[in-house]
Amino acid sequence: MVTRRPTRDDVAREAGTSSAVVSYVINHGPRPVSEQTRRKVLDAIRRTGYVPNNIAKSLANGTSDTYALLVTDLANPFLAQMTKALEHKLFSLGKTLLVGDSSDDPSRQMELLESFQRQQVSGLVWYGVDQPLPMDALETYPGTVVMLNQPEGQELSPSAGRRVRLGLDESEEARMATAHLIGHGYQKLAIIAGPRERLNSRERIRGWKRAIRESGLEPGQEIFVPYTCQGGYEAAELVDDQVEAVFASNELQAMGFLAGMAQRDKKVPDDVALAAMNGTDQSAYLIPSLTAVQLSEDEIADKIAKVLLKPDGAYQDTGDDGDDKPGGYETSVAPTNRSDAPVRTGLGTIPAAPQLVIGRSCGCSQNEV
Amino acid sequence: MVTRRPTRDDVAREAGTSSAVVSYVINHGPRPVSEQTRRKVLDAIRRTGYVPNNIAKSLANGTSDTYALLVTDLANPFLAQMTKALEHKLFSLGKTLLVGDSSDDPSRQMELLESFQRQQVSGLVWYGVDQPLPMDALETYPGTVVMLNQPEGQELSPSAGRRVRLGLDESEEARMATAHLIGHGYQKLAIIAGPRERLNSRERIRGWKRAIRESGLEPGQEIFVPYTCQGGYEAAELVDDQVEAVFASNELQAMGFLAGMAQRDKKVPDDVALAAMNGTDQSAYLIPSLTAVQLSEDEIADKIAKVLLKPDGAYQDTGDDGDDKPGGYETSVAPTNRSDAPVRTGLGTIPAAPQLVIGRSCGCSQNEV
DNA sequence: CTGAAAGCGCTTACAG
DNA sequence: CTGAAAGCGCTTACAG
Repeated sequence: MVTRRPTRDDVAREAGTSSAVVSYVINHGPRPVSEQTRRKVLDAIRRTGYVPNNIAKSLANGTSDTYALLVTDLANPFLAQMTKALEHKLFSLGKTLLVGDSSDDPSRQMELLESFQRQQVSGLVWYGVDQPLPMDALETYPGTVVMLNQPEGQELSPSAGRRVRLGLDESEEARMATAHLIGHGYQKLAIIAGPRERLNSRERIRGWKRAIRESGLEPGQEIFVPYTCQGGYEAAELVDDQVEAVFASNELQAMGFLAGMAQRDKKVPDDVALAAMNGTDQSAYLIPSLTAVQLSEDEIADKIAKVLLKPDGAYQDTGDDGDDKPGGYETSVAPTNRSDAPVRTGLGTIPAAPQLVIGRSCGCSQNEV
Repeated sequence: MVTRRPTRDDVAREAGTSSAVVSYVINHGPRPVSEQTRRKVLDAIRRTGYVPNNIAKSLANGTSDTYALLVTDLANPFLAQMTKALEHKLFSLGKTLLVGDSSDDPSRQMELLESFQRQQVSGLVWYGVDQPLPMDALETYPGTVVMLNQPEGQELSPSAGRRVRLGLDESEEARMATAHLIGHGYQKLAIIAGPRERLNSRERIRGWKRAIRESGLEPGQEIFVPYTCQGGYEAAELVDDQVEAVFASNELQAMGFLAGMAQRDKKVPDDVALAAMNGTDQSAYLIPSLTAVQLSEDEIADKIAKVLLKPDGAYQDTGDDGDDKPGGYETSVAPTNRSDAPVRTGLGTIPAAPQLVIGRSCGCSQNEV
């Protein structure tokens, strides 16, 4: 009785066949196996309690079935939801998920990137620190890369990553939320942004400004605080008295802002209205419930998985939408015959379909939830 | 110019040495390398852009440096924090983390368990669905196992998992929070428990009851709802009018309960006081701020890592505490000489040091935050 | 201090 | 339909 875990050879011996056959049975191919032998093998597997060694399999195949998710903060509800959704999706496909939390530290992010590379992940989903975006690293990264955020001015060279994809449009989400506030008639608008030096702070400011300009108004106060509850709480102290409505760059900030306002006996939305982006299921349970642009994490996870697993990394929306946005993706690619060589640049956008979920924080429906 | 990723052999060729030497350099052993050769190798690594293949390394070593975390809900703030803390800790040790979200589904949990086993994880951290606890699976699981929760009546057979550890004492956390409420003078106490059939719901009920009995009071209403915001929200409808104080089994429930009370124009703590367990950084930003028993995720992660990485899986607290609880762990083990064979059962408890963090929801300090 | 070679547990042409 | 054997990229005794 050996104490070490049984290998494929043990199973083969037990079944009285070769180990190749065991492989064929386990993998349903690539060679056929007679029903009788198959049964013997299956039986031997059960008797030995054999569990395949995926490490060895990966080495032999030259490709692993694990993927990596690298985000800035696993404790951020939106990213936590995203992680959960992606884990579920990958699990349903028999894949496994490695996670990394960069905590907004660029060097940590780089180390994580390399660590995943050493682990031979087949693909990477990235929500990044953006100080100097490690574009070169991402462009040359082995395997498919899906970038969830990608600030303006940090475009990928189309030549480079033939497997790189772009993702969410954060400025558009900011615009949507802000436009809704403006629809209420508020004129003096402030933004709770992230740290001043971060590019994705500016990205959201950009969307906020766009909404304001489109309505002929003037942008108001910009408050730079961390993307945390504490940041939002501080923003409540910093916000000018004449501000009528505030856009928060994420749910944690909104949460902290609400707490800060309550602490100062200010009413939301009566004294100041509030809307945010990247809301989650929790938004409905804040006090007052939070109006926020939300993304469907499950939907995004589905789309990510589609890109990640497609062998050539090409993204194609199988949905029915096609012209919801001007100047769409894939437009520059002529309809070449599919049977051709994969001469695509591979760049593409995953449309994310942000949706405004109404709560009471903006001043809508004072009556019901 | 080859397009495939460079291997150790490529580096060796480039450096004009054998591949063994490259290994020695990379791994700082196990054989010494002359400074000169070392430099040549390092140079070759840089020139080729070589990144070691950890998959191959794992296969050769027979042990991987990835660990798995399996929880019931990654979107639960406490578990999200736990995930983050563990990721950080493992990263600092050069290890990598696989995550699984069972979503309280026992069969999903089992599949995840096997999937991790196929990935050859060196250890598993488990916060589990507990319907029928898969004790056998956990006891025979290859590698070290750390169980974060472990309901009463589901003890491990001491003979079995010589590498299995027990974790948090959830009933004690429930007791602490409830005892604090009682200290305020509340007499009619309700509990927002998890789903009726789950063992860890009962675990928390047990602690809640203990606190009540210890004060000579009678347990009051038990409300069974999911461990979610929605669950807590529903609890606000279900709670009896005469209840003076409520203990919530987790932060999400507390959050939902607060929203539900606000919706019904009931004041917390004036109409009903509230305290919870497994609070997080978010607790301070609820309205009113939540009094909750909290665990230090970082501290727990440190301890977990200690167990996970210790070769023989033995747990030893290096801290200065030793007799904070009666009938401690490791007591049955006579002080055998360390140089002996590892004849230990391996069972042990990681003390988690729950701490009560005071907010305003319980009725303390109505003045300040 | 350095190198040739076997072995980790799989997969998969290739030959029966 | 089945099996012997090479190969995936490492590690590490074992000889020099």
